[in-house]
Amino acid sequence: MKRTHFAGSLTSRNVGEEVVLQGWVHKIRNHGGVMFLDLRDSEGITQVVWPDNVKGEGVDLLLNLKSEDVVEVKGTVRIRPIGSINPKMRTGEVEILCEKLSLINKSQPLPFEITKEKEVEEPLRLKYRYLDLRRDSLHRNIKARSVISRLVRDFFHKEGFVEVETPILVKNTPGGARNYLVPTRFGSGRFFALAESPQIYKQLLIISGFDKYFQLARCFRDEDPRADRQPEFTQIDVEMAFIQEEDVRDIVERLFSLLWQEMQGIILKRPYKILTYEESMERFGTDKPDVRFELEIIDVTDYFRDSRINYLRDSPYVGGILVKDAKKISRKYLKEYEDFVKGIGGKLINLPVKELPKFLNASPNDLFLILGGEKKSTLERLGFLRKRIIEIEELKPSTKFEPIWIKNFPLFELDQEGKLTSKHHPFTSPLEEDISLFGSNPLGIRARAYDIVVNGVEIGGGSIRIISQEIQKKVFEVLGLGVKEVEDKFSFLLKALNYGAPPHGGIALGFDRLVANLLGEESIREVIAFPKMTSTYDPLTDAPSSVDPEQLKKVYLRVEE
RNA sequence: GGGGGCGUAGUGCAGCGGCUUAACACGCCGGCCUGUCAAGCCGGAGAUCGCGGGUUCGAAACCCGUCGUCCCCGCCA
Repeated sequence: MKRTHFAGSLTSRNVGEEVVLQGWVHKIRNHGGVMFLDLRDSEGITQVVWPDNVKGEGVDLLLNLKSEDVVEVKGTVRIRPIGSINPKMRTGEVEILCEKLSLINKSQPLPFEITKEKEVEEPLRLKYRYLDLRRDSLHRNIKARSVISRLVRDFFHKEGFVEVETPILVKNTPGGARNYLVPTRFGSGRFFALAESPQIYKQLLIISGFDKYFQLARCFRDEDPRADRQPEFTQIDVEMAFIQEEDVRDIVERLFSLLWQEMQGIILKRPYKILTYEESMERFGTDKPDVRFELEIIDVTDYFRDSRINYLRDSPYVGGILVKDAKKISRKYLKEYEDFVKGIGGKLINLPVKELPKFLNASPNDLFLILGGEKKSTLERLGFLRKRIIEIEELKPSTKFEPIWIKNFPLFELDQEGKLTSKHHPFTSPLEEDISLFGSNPLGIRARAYDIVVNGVEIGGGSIRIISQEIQKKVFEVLGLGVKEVEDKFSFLLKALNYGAPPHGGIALGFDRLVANLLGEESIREVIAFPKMTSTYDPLTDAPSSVDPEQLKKVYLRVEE
């Protein structure tokens, strides 16, 4: 028989219709004389009923049905008897009076319950992902993700963007994230890398004369996964010609307005706040602040210049956060603060209120937490402290979603060995007025780079690119890349820039993070159909796995024990 | 590479200042039940307490080690 309806989509409009449903046994409730079967398909659940001492074709089958068996039900849609309507179900007004039940396929007993939304250990969920995906919340998330990707695609197409697929097998250009290497039978000892991002290709596309490009691009990075990071992920990759920073902000803000409107029914206020990197660090101690909380870092270095307390007097920088009306000033909560502050290398000092700066307007109910030390690291620690305060005090955000821009990132930063590296990537344009600093103070050069941050989560970042060969050379010089090295890694891009490259720039948005944010999920694994564990292992398929030596030989590899 | 949390029936958990037959809920199996939808009632099976070692008359519990997992730092041009 052919299926006529989805179980999840029946309403009182279907009353009286003869329907055929196919789906899974979600739940059976056997009351002796009357039996109920909750039949589930991809759209939802409908109650099937056998009243009056259970009769009809296939009833003997019914008594042996188990959870997740696949069945077909033929019957008539009817309004439920008075008093038995279930307002919690979408189809709760109706039920199917079953005329014929048949079994399509049996199911083994399950490793965990599909009908319950209770937490199950993630490794088990991942091992049986196909069962986990049947569960309501994940199922809905994956469908919502599909809707969001359609909205994104439609948006960019309407805006005149060209969607282009760029290679995933790319040239290995070490320097940033660790690449996944791909050996090949062609050419002994040569490798492809999996693309960490389409960065270079999208710039080449702009040079190719495509005015606006976008792609939902798969990217691969051999780095440690986190709740918000997977070894493979998707980004909305965007690049535009003849534009400035504000054009990128405009397109992203309009996309976000659409997404939040459609998915959340929320109108986001535009334009978003813009903070410079420096401002963000000084006020929030991070380059991805959650600005829905007012708590800001207060610079009290000068105030404590003559303090009797050495720690405050001698620190090159002293900053504090005032927790207004800290209702929880009790030993227990102070201990939490103390432990946390100790953990980030500070200490909690008891100061009488009269020793606090007057401009704080602190009252005896307030808590002023102070950290001192070298400025940059102290600000970062204050940033962590700020997040902890929000948790401990259980502060309520001022609004549900607040995206902001952070701009003017430093062009360079120091890595662990004290070497200068690109903060964003080496094709990021410096601010015009900072170009003179290349010789004297490269760390002081600000970049035409920007991040979009939503509720303290970095959703994306981008920049206006360098099109001047001269400036590009200066950047490579600062990075300590020799002519030969540059030639080897990037010659194709540099050559391309010589043939009339238009001014251009763009952004890459983390699609998984964006979807998670829109759906209120903490972990991107809740919006990815088949994610990997934090060890990059996939318990579903048992990957990565070892490879036959013969196969290795063909790609000129040998595994060392 | 480092720090922290967790690891006890199929699932989720209790027990972790050494007295237990290792508790409870869901699921599973059997029975009853005519309107449930977290169905209800009665009964049952199911756990070498992640693994290894140690302390002890006695360890799920205490100690050491190890493995796994989750969160965080590093890392993520």
